[in-house]
Amino acid sequence: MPELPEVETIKESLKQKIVFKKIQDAEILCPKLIKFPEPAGFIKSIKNKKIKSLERRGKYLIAKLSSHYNLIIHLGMTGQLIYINSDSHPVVDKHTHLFFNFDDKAQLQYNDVRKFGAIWLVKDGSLRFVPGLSQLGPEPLSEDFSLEYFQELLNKKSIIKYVLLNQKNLAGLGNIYVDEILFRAGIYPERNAQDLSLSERKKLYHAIREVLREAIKARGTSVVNYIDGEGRKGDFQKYLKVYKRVGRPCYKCKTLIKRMVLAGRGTYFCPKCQV
DNA sequence: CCCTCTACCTGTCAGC
DNA sequence: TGCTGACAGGTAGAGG
Ligand SMILES: [Zn+2]
Repeated sequence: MPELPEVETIKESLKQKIVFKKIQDAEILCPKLIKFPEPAGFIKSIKNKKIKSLERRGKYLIAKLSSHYNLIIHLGMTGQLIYINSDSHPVVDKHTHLFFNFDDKAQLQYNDVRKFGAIWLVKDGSLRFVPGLSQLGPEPLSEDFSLEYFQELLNKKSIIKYVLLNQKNLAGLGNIYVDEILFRAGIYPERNAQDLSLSERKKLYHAIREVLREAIKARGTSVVNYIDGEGRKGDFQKYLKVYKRVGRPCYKCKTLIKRMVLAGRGTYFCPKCQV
């Protein structure tokens, strides 16, 4: 489900609802999703903590809590955060694996069909114990992600799709947006990074930022089951140019979109527009 | 370091 | 109707 634009949308939709609320208690229904600490310690430590802020880094959500605690959530493929306000009756279904009760009787549920998500509760200064988070590359929409930095990333003999998917290079891109970005830049997904010309590198750099900005504006892509914290779907699936469009005509040139497997992932591209 | 493959899970859909 | 296999937004770890 969630790449940078979806996680950003979830963060924004939940922010106004949960920041400044106090967590009265929590219940864990699927312990394997809690990576740290062990379930009993998790429940004990999170009780009576106030949510001070909600942030995003790559595909991770970070809730800063009182007493220097940080609740870190990665949604995996199918994770959802569902906010249920105080006048509705919360319903726990078979894919609800964790929920928090707030002091005003509202509830926040974590649902996840495939259970690839991961949750940590760590104190400030221990964020390095969250494996992927501490190794993330720069945020693609920040100033840290400069053209110069990007040029350096490309000076290796790796397949370009692989470079863009690697979270250590760049935080937040996933399979959908990488395919869409490569289409926009007119680059064949299996090209070698170091073979890209200067103009292709620039085109790619701008495509990354444009596609992400547009996807955030559309509040993300709902392929199967993505919804934000208010249960709303995104709109960006209406604007996808190649992802999941195998056998259908390219919007630019009418050539049929093709699919191949790269880095173990379905990869969609236009054989004529992407060279 | 680079890359590929596998595992982790559950659900859906096409084909027989 | 089954059954089977391919395919799904994710990352991590083993091994070449
Ligand atoms: Zn085309």
